[in-house]
Amino acid sequence: MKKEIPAQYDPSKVEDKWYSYWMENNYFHSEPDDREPFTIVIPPPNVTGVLHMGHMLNNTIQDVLTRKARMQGFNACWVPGTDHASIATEAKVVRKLREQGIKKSDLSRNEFLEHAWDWTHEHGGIILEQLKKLGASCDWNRTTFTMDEAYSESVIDTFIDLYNKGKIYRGARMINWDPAAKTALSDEEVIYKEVNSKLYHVRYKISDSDEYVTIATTRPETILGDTAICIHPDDKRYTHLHGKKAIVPLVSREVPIILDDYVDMEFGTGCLKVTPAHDVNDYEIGQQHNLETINMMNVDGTVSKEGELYTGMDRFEVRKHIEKDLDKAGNLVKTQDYQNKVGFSERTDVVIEPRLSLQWWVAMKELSQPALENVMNDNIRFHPEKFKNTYRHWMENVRDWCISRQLWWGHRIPAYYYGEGDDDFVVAKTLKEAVQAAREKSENSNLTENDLKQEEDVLDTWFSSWLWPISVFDGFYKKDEINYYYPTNDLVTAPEIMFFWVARMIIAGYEYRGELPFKNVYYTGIVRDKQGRKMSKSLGNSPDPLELISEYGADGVRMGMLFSTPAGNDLPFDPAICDQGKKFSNKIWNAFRFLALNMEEGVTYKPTTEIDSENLVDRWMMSRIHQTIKEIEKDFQNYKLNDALKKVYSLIWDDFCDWYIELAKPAKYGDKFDLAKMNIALGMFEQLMKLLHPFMPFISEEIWQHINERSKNQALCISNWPEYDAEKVNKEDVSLFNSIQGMISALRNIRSEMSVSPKDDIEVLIKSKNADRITENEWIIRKLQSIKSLFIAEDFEKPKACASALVGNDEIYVQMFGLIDVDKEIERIKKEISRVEGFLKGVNGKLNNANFVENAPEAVIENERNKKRDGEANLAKLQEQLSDFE
RNA sequence: GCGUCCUUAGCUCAGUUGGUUAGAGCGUUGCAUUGACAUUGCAGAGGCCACUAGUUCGAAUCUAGUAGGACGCACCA
Repeated sequence: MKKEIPAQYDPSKVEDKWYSYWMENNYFHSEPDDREPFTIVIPPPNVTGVLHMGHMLNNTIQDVLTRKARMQGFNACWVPGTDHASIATEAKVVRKLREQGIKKSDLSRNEFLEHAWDWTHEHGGIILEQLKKLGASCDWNRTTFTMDEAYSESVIDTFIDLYNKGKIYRGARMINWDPAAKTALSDEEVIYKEVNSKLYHVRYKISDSDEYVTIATTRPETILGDTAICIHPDDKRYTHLHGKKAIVPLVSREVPIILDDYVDMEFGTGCLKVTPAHDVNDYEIGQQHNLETINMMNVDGTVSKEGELYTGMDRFEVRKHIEKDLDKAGNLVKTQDYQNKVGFSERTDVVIEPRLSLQWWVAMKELSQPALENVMNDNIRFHPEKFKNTYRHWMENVRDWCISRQLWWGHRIPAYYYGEGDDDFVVAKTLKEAVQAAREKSENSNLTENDLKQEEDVLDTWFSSWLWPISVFDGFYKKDEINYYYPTNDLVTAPEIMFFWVARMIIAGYEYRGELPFKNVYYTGIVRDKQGRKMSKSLGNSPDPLELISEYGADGVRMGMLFSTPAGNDLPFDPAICDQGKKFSNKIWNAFRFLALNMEEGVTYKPTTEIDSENLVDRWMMSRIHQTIKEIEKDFQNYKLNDALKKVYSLIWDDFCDWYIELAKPAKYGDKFDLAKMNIALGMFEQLMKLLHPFMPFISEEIWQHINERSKNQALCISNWPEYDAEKVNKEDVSLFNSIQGMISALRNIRSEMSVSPKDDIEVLIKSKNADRITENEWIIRKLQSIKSLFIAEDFEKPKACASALVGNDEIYVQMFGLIDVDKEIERIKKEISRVEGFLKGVNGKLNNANFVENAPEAVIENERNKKRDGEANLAKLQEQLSDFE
């Protein structure tokens, strides 16, 4: 590495190299040992999914936490894996088969599953390979899939266990039906969206009368399933209809007019049509009034035989037709535009239909008690805390969980039917056990395996994911690993799946481990585009993560994302923010390049943290490093990773590059770099790379390896995290250096305003109470400014007609050999005077206020007095300076 | 409808228990630069802290209300 070190950092040449190196050395693998564990389980992405920006953000955060913990000496274990994602994957497979001209209905269950497994093997895990590009330091030996054999066994055993405990039951209820996937959904899988629809006013003839009643509906097709008209018992307008009957239009069915105070007299006409089979509320009314239930819709959303008309036609087609037909028949009074909320399937995005159906349920009330309590009392901490409210609200009103899905891809429910009755089934792990149980339950000892039919339904995906923190360690069957790694430390996930997943993992954790599954939950925000829209495939507004990585480097993308995402806040993502990360990488690279170019062939360098105690700059830089270590530890504890990164960024760019390296440069260009100085600079650099590593693992490893090529050899990713040492922080040094920085800044300012070139030598006078210490360090000023003469003293008579500045209580004067622009200087001083006057006005206002002086704490008053004293002193100095020019 | 949270510079956000004339990054403007880095350096401009009323000696910060926004829950056909 001599002069050929390029001035541009090229991540593509570096990142794959180090990732392979880490993998070859097995640095990410964890086995239980006597260290304290630090465990994170990945939110398993859909096995056939593709990496999107949400994953990028989420996994970057997990990697930062894992890498830092690993360096801190914890036995870090980040478990990766994928989810079989029952409905989403099945939908994809069905679509793909359809493209090949194969209908799902033409296949047997096993044939279909073969296709699904083929698809899984083909596409499964692509997403995990993509995570490696990002730098994710997962323990890949532990990669788990929710349909792995052992995992599946734990799902089935859990089902059986909960069934035996009476927590799982089978029952007929109104459920959310997805006509595209042809399956039931849980309440959480329904998304309500505001849509523009129509309100149809339809009149029903009263039997044996010429009168009509008018109802309003948004779903006129359900008229086919009407079995009553309902009015409020107290509604004076309809008293005369009590006990009468009405005729359902088109199908001409006579239905009763019933009374129920469920009806809102204010809404519409105050008349409600009742369709017990296709609406949650109507179902309840139907139950109370013993109404007939007409199931007028097939599983695919077409009208069934029972609908009598439009049989086989799709529900939305029917809506169009029935509008015309009602109009023709004289039953359509009017239609009006209407906005209402309609439920859509979370996965297939089709309008769900409420449907009466026999499904499997988990009774949630009791199970969720410990999960509620332990979040509310902060045993499990949510970051940000505001999500506790949302969580509590859901948990306090938790409803039973519909866990059966009419799909094939997933864990098949271990229930076996031996008869036609709703109760003629047993739950058992194997067919053999089922036979035994069925014989006992049916008291029919002649039953054989051939008489039993296994439940066709599979389990909701989340019924397997809720065991994730336990089952990835095979925790139901082997205790050594689970007892070591569980409870895990942090869970990083999106608030969207708080109910689907987080809440249920907590429930399962208390039910099966008797304790919390994780100590902290970090909720990330939603990644949005510049216009604030959620990034999604359908909108096509999501950049391809891999392209981003190839453009900016994984480090650049990681930094860009982390830089602008406080916990729980949405991330309005503009790829341009990754450019900042790329620039930062290049800045770091060039800082290293500068040192490297000054390192000599054949010399052995030994990076050290033993600084030159005589050198203020060394002491200051070391203080800054340790101040930062302390500060970012606090940020990490509060999960404010962006704040931590910003501090490291500023430490490297502002403190190290702009000041430390500038001051470490040899006196003259071309001079040799002092060996001891180089070793200290490299030692500082090492510390910085350690602090940077969790955020930007590749470039930090690259530089670390370059530095250590000349000395020891150990990977940065498993080196030790710098420990905060209060003795390394010298506040006096920091403050002295800060005031020297202020003086240099003031001189730059004067040059800038007076248009004096940085190369022109200037004559500088500094008046300071700290003159001794500044004099000791005057080389700093001389190094960063072109100085003709420098005079520093506690007091002196100020020279006439020169540019001046105040730095704290110190005064700086610059003699400018007539270069000085008098008008500009006067203007500058006047501006400064008016600023100080305004400042003093505020301070005096307070001090002259008797109420303030009587009520405010002494420290606050004292502070104001100091401000007044300093302000007045400064004002006097400024006025003196001004008087020189007038 | 109920609940929770939010509103600070052009953009994205900090701002501890109320106590400097409210900060940062990006962007923007000006100047500079053969020397690690134009992927750079230096400097400047830019704010009625959404609005209104209170509490207080003192409010970006506390209280109430108004407006706008986000999320969660429940929904009237």
